[in-house]
Amino acid sequence: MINPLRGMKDLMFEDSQRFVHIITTAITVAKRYGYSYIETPILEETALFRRSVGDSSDIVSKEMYQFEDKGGNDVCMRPEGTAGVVRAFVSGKLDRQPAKQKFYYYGPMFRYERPQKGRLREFHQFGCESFGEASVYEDFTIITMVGQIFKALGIGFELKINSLGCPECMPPYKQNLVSFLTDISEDLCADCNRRIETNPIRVLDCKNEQCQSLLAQSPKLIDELCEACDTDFKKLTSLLDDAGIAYEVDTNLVRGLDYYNKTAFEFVSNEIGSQSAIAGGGRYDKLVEYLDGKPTPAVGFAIGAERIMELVQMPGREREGYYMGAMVPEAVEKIIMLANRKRTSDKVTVEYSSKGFKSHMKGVDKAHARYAVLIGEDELANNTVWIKDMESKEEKTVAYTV
RNA sequence: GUGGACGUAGUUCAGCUGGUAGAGCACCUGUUUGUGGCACAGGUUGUCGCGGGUUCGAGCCCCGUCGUCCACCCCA
Repeated sequence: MINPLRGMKDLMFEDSQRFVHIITTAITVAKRYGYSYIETPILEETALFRRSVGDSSDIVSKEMYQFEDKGGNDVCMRPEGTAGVVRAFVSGKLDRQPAKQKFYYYGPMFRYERPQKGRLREFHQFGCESFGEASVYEDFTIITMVGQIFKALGIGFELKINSLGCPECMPPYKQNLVSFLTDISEDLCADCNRRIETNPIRVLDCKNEQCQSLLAQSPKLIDELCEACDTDFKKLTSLLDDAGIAYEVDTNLVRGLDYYNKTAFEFVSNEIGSQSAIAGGGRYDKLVEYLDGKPTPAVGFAIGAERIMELVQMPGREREGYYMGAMVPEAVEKIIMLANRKRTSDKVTVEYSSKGFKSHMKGVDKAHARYAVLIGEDELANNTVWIKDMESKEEKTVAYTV
């Protein structure tokens, strides 16, 4: 027996229904905000992710499904969605046009990690990317949208926000941080010491308790933002306050991908194990440029479908459509013809084998059909069908017209 | 990549100190040759993850391997 690869899953029945419900709900909300669908390839040049997600991230340095294709190209399966959308934005020369663009996407992403709860090697994200809008109003709007999607899905969450600054205020802050960290490096864990070199900002969200207690004294970017970033961040918080959206400023919130600046946010749930982030996003004003486009501000987010699968409250399932069956073999083909005709407008479950009344009724329940339609001896003789509405319990026998 | 737990029927699991494999649920049939969800009765299903070893004998012990889950790392 051949099973799916490690960290990859088949989705069916209840699970696939939940999945579809998540995606369709998110699409409905995104459309209300003016987003249109974009589909980009799963396979991209490896360079795309090196330049966008960043070499220093674990995603790129050790988690990519990377290989050489038959044409000798260095390619990899996308580990996240933003890079591809931005690439498409630039490839399509949309950066040369003044129009603002808003795209939503969903689909599989691939990271070669050790699977655990809420973390698969092939997982699915729904995301949105808004291009050309520099206003912090857009940051606020996009956070609101994510909140609405979760609300529509019946999922509770906490919102964490932070500002990552910009090329003006981040570098000097990073210097301050590095010198602070260097002073206390002896007491920091091995990982943090490595991060001081590779990506000092990441030290901030180290989970080691000792590190965290030492970091309480660390300089906070929030206190060292340049005027523009500071104004925007204060605006964002006041907008959230006015909208009645609860949030927590988490100065240690650092997005794992290199391309973020200014607003960073994360939606977390405490109901799903240690992988608590259910959505994440923020502003990435420099990424279009990094990928050879004209400077274009942008904001976006992604929701992890698998992370919220168990949290979603599914709408109650109501009886729907018809179940059709025959109780004498000669009536089977009549049933099939009837069903084909009815299927032009309704959901129909057909039982091909002739069987007893009782087992048909069980079939009706199993199919969760609203109406039972049966042909037995009498009906066959009279060219009629017997119909029962399973909810109202009403029954009738009606003429079957050819 | 590191650490821990676990792989027995479709599923959830039981199986004592090694002695020829069991329960609930599900499924099928019947009670009821035309009124479903309930009840009752009966029935089907296993290379006990895979490979090797110890033993007269292994689901149980040992080694390896694959897989699952959880945690770390990282992230949605």
